[in-house]
Amino acid sequence: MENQATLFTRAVVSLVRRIPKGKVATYGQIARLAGNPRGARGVGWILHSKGRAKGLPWQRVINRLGQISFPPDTRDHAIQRRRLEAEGIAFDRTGTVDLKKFGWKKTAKEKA
DNA sequence: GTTTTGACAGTAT
DNA sequence: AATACTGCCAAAA
Repeated sequence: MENQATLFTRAVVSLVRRIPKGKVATYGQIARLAGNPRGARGVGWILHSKGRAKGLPWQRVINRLGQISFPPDTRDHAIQRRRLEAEGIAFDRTGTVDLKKFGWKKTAKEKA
């Protein structure tokens, strides 16, 4: 059987890929659905490392604060913000997204 | 093979 | 209520 760790990565990728347009999910949300409530970090690096290479919508995944983690000076940050805005995500003056409105809600109840 | 880093979250003080 | 420390997973050096 495959290593669970690999499954975790795959689970994260699958979940991120299932995030509907106009919605954003937090690392904790994904991590929990992936089966690792404490693996929020794991979600982050996967999206940046593998996710980017896989062409995943890592842009829809942000931290629990509703903000993009890396500094606004980074190019990826600008790209992500631009993409989210293009999908209908509203950013606050400080670059914060209202998770209460755009927070992905696992609509189909797809239990992990 | 071991050590350090990394796009966070949760709990404790 | 706010701040700090710890915990977790996986990958790269």
